[in-house]
Amino acid sequence: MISFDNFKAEGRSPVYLQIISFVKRGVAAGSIVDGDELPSRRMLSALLGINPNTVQKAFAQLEREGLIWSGTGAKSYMTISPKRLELLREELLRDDVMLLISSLKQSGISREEALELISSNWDREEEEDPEGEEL
Amino acid sequence: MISFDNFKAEGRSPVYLQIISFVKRGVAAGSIVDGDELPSRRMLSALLGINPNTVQKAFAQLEREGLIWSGTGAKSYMTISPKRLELLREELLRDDVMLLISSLKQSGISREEALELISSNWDREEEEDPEGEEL
DNA sequence: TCAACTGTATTATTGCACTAATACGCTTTT
DNA sequence: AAAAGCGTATTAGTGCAATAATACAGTTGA
Repeated sequence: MISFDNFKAEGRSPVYLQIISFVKRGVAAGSIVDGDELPSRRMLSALLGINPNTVQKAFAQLEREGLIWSGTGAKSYMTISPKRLELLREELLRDDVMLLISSLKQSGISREEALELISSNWDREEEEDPEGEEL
Repeated sequence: MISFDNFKAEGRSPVYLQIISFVKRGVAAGSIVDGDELPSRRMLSALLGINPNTVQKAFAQLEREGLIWSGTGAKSYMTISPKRLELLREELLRDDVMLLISSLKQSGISREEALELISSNWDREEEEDPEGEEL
């Protein structure tokens, strides 16, 4: 059974997209594998404190993308081919990296400065300050 | 006069937040300096193809944060103290880097792999595929 | 069998980002 | 002074994310 214990909705992105992203990252990281059973829509919505329809929206899209198998009345399972896994990894990493590079470039720093920033901040603890930008 | 030629709204973030971010990044990068004149709400909205109220919402928040001076009937100008500039730089860079690190860690890759990814993708050209994740 | 679950579907409502159309009063320019 | 441009404010409407309350049909386990 796939665990959503580490899932925490945050940021401005719609929750259903965050669920999709959480599952995909789990797949890419190997913590979610082919054949894994998913929690039911109702169970997960209760666990996350959100509406069942929001979970359904996420799962439905994952099913449309071929990562989930669902049937009326039956439990849902992950269906991940090796090729699909490889593509997923590439997509996620590429998106992350390009997003950062785009931001850093806009801030006018060099590649070397960027590398130093990543390296020195890697083991930094997560802090609060969820929104920020005031004053 | 501050140029918004390189501004392009994209992603799921509200447009007014993207405008705020664009201005702040310009300040951090040095392309926007203290005393610079801002385009009028109407001009900019026409240029960006968005509603004047959306620009106003962005400028109003920047004024609340003390980065912009506005007066009824008058043009608007940037007001950036050296200290404010320094704080802004730190904030933006920190946010960018922590965002990426959080994502990459979730994808289960190491610090060394992360550094290699940044380095090898730095000079990569921006591509299309704005949404993605299909199939 | 039958109760308890499952996925799926429908309709209504709320909140927010954004658009749209004005209006008012001030500043600047001629 | 007068026109043009400015910041500011108000009101209304749209689209989407999310909530809420059901309902129905299929699967599963006691």
